[in-house]
Amino acid sequence: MLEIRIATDGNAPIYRQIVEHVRWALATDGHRPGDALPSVRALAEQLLINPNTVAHAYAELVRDGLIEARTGKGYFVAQRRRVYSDEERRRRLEAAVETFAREALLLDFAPDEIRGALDRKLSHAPQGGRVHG
Amino acid sequence: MLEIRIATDGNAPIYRQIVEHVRWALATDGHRPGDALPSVRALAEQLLINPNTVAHAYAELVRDGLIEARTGKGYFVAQRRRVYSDEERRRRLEAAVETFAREALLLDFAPDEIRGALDRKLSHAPQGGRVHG
Amino acid sequence: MLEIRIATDGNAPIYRQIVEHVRWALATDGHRPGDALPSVRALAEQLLINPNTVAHAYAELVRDGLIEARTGKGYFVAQRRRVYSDEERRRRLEAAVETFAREALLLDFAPDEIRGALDRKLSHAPQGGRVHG
Amino acid sequence: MLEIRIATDGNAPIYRQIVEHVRWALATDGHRPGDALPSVRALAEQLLINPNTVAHAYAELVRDGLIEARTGKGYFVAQRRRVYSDEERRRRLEAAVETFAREALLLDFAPDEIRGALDRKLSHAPQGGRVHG
DNA sequence: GTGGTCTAGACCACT
DNA sequence: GTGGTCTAGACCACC
Repeated sequence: MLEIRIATDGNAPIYRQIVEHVRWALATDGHRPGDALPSVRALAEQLLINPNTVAHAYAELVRDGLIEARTGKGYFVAQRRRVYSDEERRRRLEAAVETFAREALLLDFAPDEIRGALDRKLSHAPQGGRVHG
Repeated sequence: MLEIRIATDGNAPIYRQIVEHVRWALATDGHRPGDALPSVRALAEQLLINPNTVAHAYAELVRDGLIEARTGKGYFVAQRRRVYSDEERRRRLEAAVETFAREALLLDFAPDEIRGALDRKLSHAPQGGRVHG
Repeated sequence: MLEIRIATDGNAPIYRQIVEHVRWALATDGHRPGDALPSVRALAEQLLINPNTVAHAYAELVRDGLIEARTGKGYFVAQRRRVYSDEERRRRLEAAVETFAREALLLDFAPDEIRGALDRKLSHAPQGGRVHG
Repeated sequence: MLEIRIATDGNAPIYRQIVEHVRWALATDGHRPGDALPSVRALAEQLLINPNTVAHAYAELVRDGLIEARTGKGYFVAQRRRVYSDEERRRRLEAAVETFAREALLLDFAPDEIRGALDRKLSHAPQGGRVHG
């Protein structure tokens, strides 16, 4: 069900990557309230990480109301779930692009080089999202 | 001279905020090599933080070649020079674009939307001029 | 694993001594990328110093690209790479040779004696291999 | 009498530069016990530095027995002065060359490049000492 | 006054 | 357990 790839090289916390992947899956794929998520132990084994890390991610999703825990049974897609509003998505994109552009400019790259780096990255993005063109 | 405001709400470390503020100021404002920065203690008082935190930030700026320390005198704007190798700059750009693209894709933006956001940001940014022609 | 001895008598800062020891160890001993270093707390206990001092030293090694930090796991030997630009390396060599030559000349050694001392030292030094061919 | 050039760019403390210059001058030039040194104020004006710095340097020379202070009159070359023994000179040269070689090798320079840098420095050494050839 | 180093101890995020 | 950040306060060298 969940296709998650963990990048251990970057600085992105593993638990955050899980949270974002689940959040994205729930927003785009055909999941219905009540559908089961992989168990903490199963996902941990699949990703070769510590179960605590998965539990941490699930706890955050529960707190945000996207999934529910049923003790002894597992985690399930929540009845009334909220995802990012369009406004929130815009806000987050703005913050991310600001951070990126500033860093790249301070590294003394020209705008065209910066655009090129982004193009290369987007052209073979592994996330399976929409592709350019 | 330096107008720095610290945001205590976000999770950005204080010392990082100082670093970014100074980098930004040096890139955009009319600072010349030899100009003095506020002393560690003075800036700490102004920002109501511990002098160690300011020292930490200044140390990072020294390492990146942007400012110089003269013991007993203070910190001063350094001659502009390129400290990092082209490989290292590429590596850092790659890391930054990876972080940005991942965040944007997880927010479910299409590649063209992402490029558009970057273009808008770059068109407003200060050029700053290359260190070497 | 790391045999570090701290000299409390001289005026060399403790954290610098750690930095130099680790650099030396990485250059001469058979350490491979991915190998773990002693944890900050462990090394601090071993050397009977404050963990902050070890952290300071490790942070400098991270900046120079010799080791990497993985939060929650520890510090590890990084892939060997060249972080600084050729200009920066030249600048640092110039600064070092300036300091050395000044000291030697003030000690009233003749140029040939100074060259001889350097030759003797270099003939005993480990080669270490270039990062790039 | 004293030809001193202060380098404010490097990390060498000014007072140390004065100490070494005087020490060297006393060892090599034709100074006799009882000869007067420039007054603290005069030397400070000549070198464009703070009188405290000169006083600091003179104090160290007094402590080491090379010069004497006569209150209200000034500083004078001491009656029975000691300079560095040959053994001490050797020891200091060894320490300096060790520091230099290590730094240069860690910067990934080849031995020939290191020797070349030293040669260039020695060939136009401004200290007026013996010249190569 | 300035910067540089070190200690002690706290709290946080991550695994 | 790990590293990351911050505070408080000390002592030093230098100007």
